[in-house]
Amino acid sequence: MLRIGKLTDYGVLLLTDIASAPDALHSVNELAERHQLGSATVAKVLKLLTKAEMLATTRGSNGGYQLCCAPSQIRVSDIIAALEGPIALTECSVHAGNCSIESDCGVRTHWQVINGAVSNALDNVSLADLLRPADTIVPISAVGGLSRQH
Amino acid sequence: MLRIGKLTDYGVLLLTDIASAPDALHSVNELAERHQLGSATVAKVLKLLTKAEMLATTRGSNGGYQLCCAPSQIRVSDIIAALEGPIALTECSVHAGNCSIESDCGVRTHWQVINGAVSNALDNVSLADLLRPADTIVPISAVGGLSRQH
DNA sequence: CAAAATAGTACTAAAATAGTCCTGATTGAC
DNA sequence: GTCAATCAGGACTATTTTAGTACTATTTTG
Repeated sequence: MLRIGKLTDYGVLLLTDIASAPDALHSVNELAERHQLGSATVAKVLKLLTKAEMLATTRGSNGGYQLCCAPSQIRVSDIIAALEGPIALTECSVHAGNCSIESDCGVRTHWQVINGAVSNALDNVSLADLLRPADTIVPISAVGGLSRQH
Repeated sequence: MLRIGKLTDYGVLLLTDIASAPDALHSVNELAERHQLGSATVAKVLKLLTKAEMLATTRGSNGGYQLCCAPSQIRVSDIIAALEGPIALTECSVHAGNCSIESDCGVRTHWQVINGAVSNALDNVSLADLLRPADTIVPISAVGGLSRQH
């Protein structure tokens, strides 16, 4: 189904929330309550995003999380990478070799191209895009996959 | 990791093989042996592709599988859809509603746009593209996600 | 020092995926 | 007409991945 995990969904949700009040510090409990999620789960997501340097933290009493930088600098592909590892459609596009059928697998290089097209698409959506009301953004028509060389 | 299942990987592999000898009938055992896969697994994949009308079958002795149509008419997105269900990055982009956090989920519509960009990218790669040697195809540079309306 | 936070890690439970098997139907060869 | 090869369909099991939870340590404020 080419799907994304729930944690990534939560991550996008939480980041958009944090971005909407950029000057405040947001604690795990505050966010968990507001979005009706388990606080342990929220904590997990925020820790991963922190390790990926998308969030800055302040520890101790009255501490919490803030965005590390401008929403336009946080790409959806980064969020996905932080919460699910590097974007790769198939195993062998990650680490060449180590694939039982590799010898006859001319398909592998093609998957890499497909993979590039998809991650390219995701590179071009930032958190800032997600903050705008939906009807102010449009999918660009020129999204494509491969073209032949002439 | 935004990944695709093994069955889809097998599916692409098998389809490219079948396409490379379009006039022959290919049996499960032949394909399983050539690619070192379990025959039951190969059978499963081919059955799914048949149900999706990408393969035509001839039953009985000396029977087997053939492509239903020209490789250029089989899109990678179709293969994925056949083997893993409809392409959708998040749950709620499939069936609106039915999401516990939906009330405050302005993110949902954005996921739909992202989703569209990705499936658009996959719509533009056909089996024919995968049959060409890798260096005759190039990723188009204009792949993108969202642009602002002016 | 006590309370409120995050940091790190390990564990458990649930869900999705992969793989196998069995039974039935169709066709060609002998 | 029977047998062997082949696909069709569904059910089942095992494995892997993901989600969710829990516990302990560290940091900071009052």
